[in-house]
Amino acid sequence: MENNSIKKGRGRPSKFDPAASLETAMRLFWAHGYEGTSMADLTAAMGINKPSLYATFGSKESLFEKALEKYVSGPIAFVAAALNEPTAYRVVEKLLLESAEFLTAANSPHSCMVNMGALSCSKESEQIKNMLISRRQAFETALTARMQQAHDEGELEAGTNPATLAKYVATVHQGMSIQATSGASQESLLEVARTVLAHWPGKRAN
Amino acid sequence: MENNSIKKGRGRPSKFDPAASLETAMRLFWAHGYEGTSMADLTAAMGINKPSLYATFGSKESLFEKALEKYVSGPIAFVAAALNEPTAYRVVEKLLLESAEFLTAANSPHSCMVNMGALSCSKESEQIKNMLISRRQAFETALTARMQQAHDEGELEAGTNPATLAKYVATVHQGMSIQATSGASQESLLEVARTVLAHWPGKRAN
DNA sequence: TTATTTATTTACCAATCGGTAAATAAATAA
DNA sequence: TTATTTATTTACCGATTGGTAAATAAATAA
Repeated sequence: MENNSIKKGRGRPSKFDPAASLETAMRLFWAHGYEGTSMADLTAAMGINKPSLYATFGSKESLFEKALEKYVSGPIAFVAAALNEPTAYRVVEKLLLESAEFLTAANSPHSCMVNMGALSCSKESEQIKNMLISRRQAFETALTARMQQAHDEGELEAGTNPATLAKYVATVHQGMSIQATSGASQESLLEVARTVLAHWPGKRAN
Repeated sequence: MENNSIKKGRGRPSKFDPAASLETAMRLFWAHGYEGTSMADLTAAMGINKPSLYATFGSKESLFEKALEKYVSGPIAFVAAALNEPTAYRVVEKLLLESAEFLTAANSPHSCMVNMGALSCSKESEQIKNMLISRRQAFETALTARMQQAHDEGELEAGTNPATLAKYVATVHQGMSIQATSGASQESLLEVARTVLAHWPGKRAN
């Protein structure tokens, strides 16, 4: 598609592509977080003026929300998809190995928008912070359910607590985000992931 | 000491205690990070005016630096101290169990200033971000050396890479900070720590 | 008492924050 | 051509950012 001329609207045509602008916003928020990215940064990167941005996306908060939605269903869609792997081991394998690659990919911020978008922030941004906390908790809840299922199917060693196992994996996953932001190499993060897998308390494959 | 009247100086006496103000700054930065804490927040919490703060601490950056120094040598002194434990297992045991308690202690921010002080921030604060990255890397380097020593002393299973093991532990440690900020309970973080210890690749005690 | 020293308070600085009113430009409908 | 619709640009809003100049208050030294 060249431009967003659907139905060749009535008034003056848009000069910019909202989808491309949202992509730009996603990458800026991804790299610098909510408070670390200003509306001026955003409009400058998009090549548009502030009124255009506000007319299309409403506010900084709603722009972040839409950028987050795009991020979750795009770059890190593999995270939710990992839950569909046939065994608990495979779930964690896919989650951690692909995360190691994702977090250190060339041409992408070495960061995770969900984990780092608003960790420590001013009181004014607590709503955004809580929104990201909810996202992380929702994933951990889903991961717990997946571990519970594996437990019920006899995949895990006796005495393994599914909720603890899920929180342990989520903790490593979040720690890997900090490692990537701090400059850790892809190979070193892959080795961290392999360390988790090497001590896996249950069946390895299926 | 009642006040900072050393040598009962010449001019008008100070109305505030710089040590107490630094404590206040440490706790605010600890809770809200570098960019999440404004100079106005700081002076309000200290009960003083901005010129007094600038006269005593120079700039926001240098105040953060001094607050960080106090934080490292005070609340989280146990982290460096853990390296002195007699075995690698004990080192990690102390590090992770005490961190779980520290990160969820009552009357303290459920956060870690070194890990979260400036994770994703604007370009203007990159110097602070890099300062914290250096702190984390210095600890990981020391932890690697400690694991190497344990390896040389035959404590670790054959095939265990000391650097990988140290990065794995550091990753879990950093992940626990995000968990705590997100509301994880003390018991759940202790269980994460115990999960790491339960799969420890080497001798358990000494 | 007077001068000097130091720390205070008050008032302000330019720059930036998120956000918007008003004017203008470019399209279609009549 | 003229009216209407929509998106643009320009210019601005009050609040806040980190930081400071100038005036004032409280102590000691002379």
